[in-house]
Amino acid sequence: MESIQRIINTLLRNPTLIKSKSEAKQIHAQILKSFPIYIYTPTLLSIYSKLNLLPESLILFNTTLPSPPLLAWKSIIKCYSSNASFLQSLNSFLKMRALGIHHDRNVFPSVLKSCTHLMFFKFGESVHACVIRVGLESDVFIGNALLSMYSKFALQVFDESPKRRTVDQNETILVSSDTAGQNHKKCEKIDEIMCGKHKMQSVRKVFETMPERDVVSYNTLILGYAQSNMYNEALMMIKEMGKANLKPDAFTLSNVLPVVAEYMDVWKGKEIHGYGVRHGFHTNEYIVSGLTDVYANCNMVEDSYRLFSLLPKKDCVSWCSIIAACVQNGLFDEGLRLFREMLSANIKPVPISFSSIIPACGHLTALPLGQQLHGYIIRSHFEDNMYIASSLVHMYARCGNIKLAMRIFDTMKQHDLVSWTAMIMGCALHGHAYDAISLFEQMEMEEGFRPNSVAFVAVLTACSHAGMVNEGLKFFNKMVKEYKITPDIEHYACIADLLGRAGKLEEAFGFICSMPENKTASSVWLPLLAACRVHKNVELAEKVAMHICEFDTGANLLLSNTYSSVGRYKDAADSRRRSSSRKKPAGPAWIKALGGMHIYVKENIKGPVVYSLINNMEEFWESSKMGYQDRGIIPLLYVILLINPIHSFRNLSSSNMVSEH
DNA sequence: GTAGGGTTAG
Repeated sequence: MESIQRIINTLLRNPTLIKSKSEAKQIHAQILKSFPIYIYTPTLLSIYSKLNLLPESLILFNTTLPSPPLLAWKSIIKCYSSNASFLQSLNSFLKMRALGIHHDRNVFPSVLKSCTHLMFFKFGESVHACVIRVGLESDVFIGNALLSMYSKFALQVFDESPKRRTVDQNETILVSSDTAGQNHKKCEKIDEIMCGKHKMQSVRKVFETMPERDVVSYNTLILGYAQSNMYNEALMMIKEMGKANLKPDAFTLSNVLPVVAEYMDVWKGKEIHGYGVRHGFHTNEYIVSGLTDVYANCNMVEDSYRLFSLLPKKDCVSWCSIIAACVQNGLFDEGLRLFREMLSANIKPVPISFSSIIPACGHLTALPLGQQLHGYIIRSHFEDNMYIASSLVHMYARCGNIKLAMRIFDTMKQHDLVSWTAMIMGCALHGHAYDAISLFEQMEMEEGFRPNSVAFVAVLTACSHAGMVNEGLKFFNKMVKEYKITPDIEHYACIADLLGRAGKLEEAFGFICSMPENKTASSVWLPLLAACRVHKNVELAEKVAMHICEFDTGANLLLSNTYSSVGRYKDAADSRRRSSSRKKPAGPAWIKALGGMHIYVKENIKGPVVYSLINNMEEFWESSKMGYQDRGIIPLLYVILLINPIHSFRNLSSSNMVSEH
């Protein structure tokens, strides 16, 4: 008996020796068997709490009622906060204080963490004040928790939507004063970015006043800088770490990687990659998914894939990262293949998995596949997710089902700039220019969103499709003058297209010539060349083609068509020859045709090649899994390929061909 | 006490 007691006492004095739930339960059982439980309850509770076992901790905590000792309170507050029950954690903290129990240093990090996650600004500040009052501000754990809290608060301001900030109702209940509204009004006047950066400076001050700093302190500040997009400051902190004789760890690297990706700094990415390999971090899922993003953003998706494939243990985020990397780089079928592979690997898709893969269906106009995924989304109860809903709006609009796109948009609980833009673009693509413009105005005037560059592409597209010259120019001017957005190639292309379609060819030419030279890509000149063909203006077409030929081979084809339209067949043949000599293979296409069959077509230098011909998606998945390709060409399809030159064949894959008939 | 991935672009 005595020896058991000795063992138990040793274990209870060193609770870190107990590493698993079953060990904790074993010692609990031994105590129940041999000793009066109440003596050991708080210690046992602290063991369960360290293992983050909330239900077990709660049962024990309730046995300590009505007067739990400090150790019990500390444990339950920590356990609530580690299990994301932040409100309960703060509630317990308040109850503990109300009972006059004197807190110690260990309770504050959990409480501050809860304030951080709940975005309880006032409450967090008052806890900070309490920390100072009891003289614990030099504690490094508490200091780190404060750094984390203020960084997140700075981010909240930084991230704030231009219109309104949602303050958790609960904070008003707990803190009963609402200055958030006033703060918000102030922030509206200041540039959001400056506001976030300004807040980060005060986080830096907290950091500087800390008498002792460890790796976590640096990591936390680096994360704050990274999330506020303060790239240089984040990198500087890594250098400062070195000066303080602290070595960057896996957290440091993965904290800084998102902003490296954002700035597309491939060299810094490689440097970090190298450091990671040298220090054995190259199999860390966090770092690998960060690096995946860096390479994907720098158009080096092959490198992303290599990293991913070398990862011994691939978690849900690793899969999401590589799928998103493919889709964002236009490798839609590869993204779909990986999505399917992920399912085969028994990784359950989470909301982000769907919002990453749905755009691929949109771009491929693969409606049946998109519908299957939509079904999966509904079965998983993810349909309320804003990212997913926006991608569905885009997918259905691109696949020709504007009504369903609209219905999804209308049933969304809340909209953001992206969902509005997806809907506006959907209407624009379907020629519903008035709807698009009225949605844009509703978004801007009634909902108070500040349109960005993409939103203007959408509304300008609507105007150009409907030939609404004045409205288009009005929006363009508004973008430049009112919103101070520097026009991009897409905006110029819309205006050039708009003027061209309206027959104002010379005006369009003048407009493009007045653009900054680095923006005059072929995408701006091509619509004008197409307009020259429609309006049979050969002289201008020749002038325009001169500007394009270095950029693009499609230009010669358009020029050739212009010559044909006025009967100059020899010139037409010449330019067509020039175009065919420069032809590049295009990307693959999905086509639904011929009685509901799906055809997967890829072009090579000789022309289109049919890779698979299938009756349903399941069959396609099967065939792609087995890796056999080149399944032969059925005669009818062959005829289609023969009578359609490659460029028209590509047009077949657009929405009208794929939508449900 | 600290970390990750996502939606819109004629």
